[in-house]
Amino acid sequence: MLNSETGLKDIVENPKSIFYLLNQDEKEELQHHISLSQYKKNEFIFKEGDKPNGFLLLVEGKVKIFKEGVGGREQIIRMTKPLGLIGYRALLGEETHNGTAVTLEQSLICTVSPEFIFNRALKNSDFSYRIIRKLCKELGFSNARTVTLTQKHIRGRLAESLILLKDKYGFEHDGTTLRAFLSREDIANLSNMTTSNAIRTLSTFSSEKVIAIDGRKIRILDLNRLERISKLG
Amino acid sequence: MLNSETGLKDIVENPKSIFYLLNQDEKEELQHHISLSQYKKNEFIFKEGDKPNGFLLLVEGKVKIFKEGVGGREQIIRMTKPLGLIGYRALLGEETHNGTAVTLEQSLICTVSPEFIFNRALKNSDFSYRIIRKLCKELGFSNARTVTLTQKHIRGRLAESLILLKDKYGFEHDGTTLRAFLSREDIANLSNMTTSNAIRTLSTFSSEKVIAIDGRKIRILDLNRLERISKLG
DNA sequence: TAGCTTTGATGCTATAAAACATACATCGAG
DNA sequence: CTCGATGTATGTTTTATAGCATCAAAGCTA
Repeated sequence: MLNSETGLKDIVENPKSIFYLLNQDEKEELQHHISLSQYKKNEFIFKEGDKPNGFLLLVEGKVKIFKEGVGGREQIIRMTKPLGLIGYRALLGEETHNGTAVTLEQSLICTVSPEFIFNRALKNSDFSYRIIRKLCKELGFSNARTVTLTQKHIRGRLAESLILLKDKYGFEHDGTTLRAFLSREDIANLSNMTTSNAIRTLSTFSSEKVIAIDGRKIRILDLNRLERISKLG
Repeated sequence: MLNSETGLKDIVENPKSIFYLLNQDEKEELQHHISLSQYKKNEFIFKEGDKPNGFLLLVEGKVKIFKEGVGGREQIIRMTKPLGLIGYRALLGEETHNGTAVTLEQSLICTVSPEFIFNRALKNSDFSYRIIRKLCKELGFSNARTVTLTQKHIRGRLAESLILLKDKYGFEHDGTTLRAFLSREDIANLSNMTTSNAIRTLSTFSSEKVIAIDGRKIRILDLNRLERISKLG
């Protein structure tokens, strides 16, 4: 069971939370518009085409968002960590979800009612502007990703994905082990390649001592080298 | 010389303009914060890495925004038509430009001062929300594009690009000729392929009577077929 | 524990698309 | 008009990577 007490506090008290800069009144009202839900590993939160039914904030856990492409091949377009938003693009843009969200591990998700978001939060220009900045950053990321995923070669794409995982989830206490334990298939779907090629290329990196593999544990041994591989394409 | 009179009116009077829903006061103040500039064909508006110096609205003309990837290969990530915004992501996200903007034909661009945008426009929650919706739509587009550009085959990618040009710029009076005259290189850069392959595949489409080519004029003869090619990958 | 399913590893083959080469057409500058 | 530059066209070669097949290991379930 995940700890919902500390999580709930974080939603309004942690500066990294989108709700941090609501005023006291708004924060109090927010409490009446949220609900929490537990998700097990590999559970669907929403699917491509669904109508969004709330503003979702990940309190604990990890979530991947992917789109299905040609022949059902999935491309992971985003990964979320605690205090990150899920599916807000569809809600705010008044569209249906254009990706599917699935938990990568047991997760706790806070749902805020659309009414609160539209009628109160968005009337607060600090909140609105924070949303705008968030969207701008994500759009920049998405554009950059379009280019790298289309232009880099397999090694470059995989290296970039590993760096991305490092930046998003950081390392374990040892300072080298990625704090994310994805299946080879997920790594492949993140990097726009087949599972075979993800496995193969991870092995190559390992034999080149750039990383070390122990099942799903990946240790980054030579970050500089990895960054060079990523830049090179 | 482009007509700046009608263009300037459109900025506040055309419902499609982002400034349409400013109130009367704001619209008047806006007038003191804008300037117009003419650009010739193939002129740079800003480059990747530049600091944004205003909120740009295309009044007349066409503009492409591209990112440089591996080995200088460019990927066009966006095309703009009149009343569209240029480079607003960087300004609002307080980042540097992550793409380069170049005119495809003689263009007229309206620059709004950042002060007006930040101190007045964004205080208007209708305006903010319109920006949010715009960003959401563009992010959805970018995510979708990431998947199609990585997964579809050449034919599918080119077909998609042609449909994209049709949706954005429409047809000439004959109802079939695309109202956009790009070089083969630009078409290639839009579709993530080499120029040779763009030329080759356009020829194939032409011999299949899906399109007709006359220099840079492209006529879409069989839109259904083109859509099928695009969907199929 | 045995049997089944899923995941990971690796070799081989097929193929889409890049890279390269060459030629022709068009266009603007001198 | 001529010349070089640029854009378009098309054939050939090379290569990266998908696709497939097989096998081993690990994880589940009965």
